[in-house]
Amino acid sequence: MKKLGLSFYRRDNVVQIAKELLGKILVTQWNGIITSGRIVEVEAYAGTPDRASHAFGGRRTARNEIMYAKGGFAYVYLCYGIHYLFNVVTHTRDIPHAILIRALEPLKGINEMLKRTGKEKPDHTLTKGPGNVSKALGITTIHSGHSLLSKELFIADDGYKFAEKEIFSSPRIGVDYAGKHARWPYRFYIKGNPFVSGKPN
DNA sequence: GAGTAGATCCTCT
DNA sequence: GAGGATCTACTCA
Repeated sequence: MKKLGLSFYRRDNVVQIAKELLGKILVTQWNGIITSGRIVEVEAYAGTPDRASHAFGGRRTARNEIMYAKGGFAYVYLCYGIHYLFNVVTHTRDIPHAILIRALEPLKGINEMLKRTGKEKPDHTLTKGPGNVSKALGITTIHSGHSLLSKELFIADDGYKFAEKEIFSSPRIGVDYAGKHARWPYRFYIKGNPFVSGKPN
């Protein structure tokens, strides 16, 4: 299992990177407690031309500043006052590309995830949907701007790959306000995986 | 099974 | 002062 390096994040094709993240392993290690899961659902946010992105039209605020940094950092923000959403920043300085991690298949630290989410036993809702992913892995806005090359937070490759035919795409979720951009097929997921959000697929 | 409302708070206008 | 890259529980059927 090897940690993904800067060369993975600092490429220009955010959609391609999003697809490649499927099957990789997201790991957090806060205070020595490891939790991890295999990525099965992602969404790409393609910078300033993308109306669904926080960086649309070059909007640059204290909250999304990290999106304009070089690839390889985490962008975390609070949504609906309740849920933390975890994104991977890609590409280079001043190009605000990001990839939202929407679902994982839990691997390590499942007991800890249960504790964090207040659930009794593991089921397919544990890391289904971006709000639950952050909750199970203990990610909050204090981790926004954190390096993805650190030992507390990183993405690893254990050699596992989903077959091309298992990977499906669709419009992104919850971005209807974005007009025609809302229909861009920038969501990628593993067909039939129980942790993928939305209706059974 | 499908549809809907409520939670809840930070960020930007 | 409004609204959001969501989730859950509850209703009705």
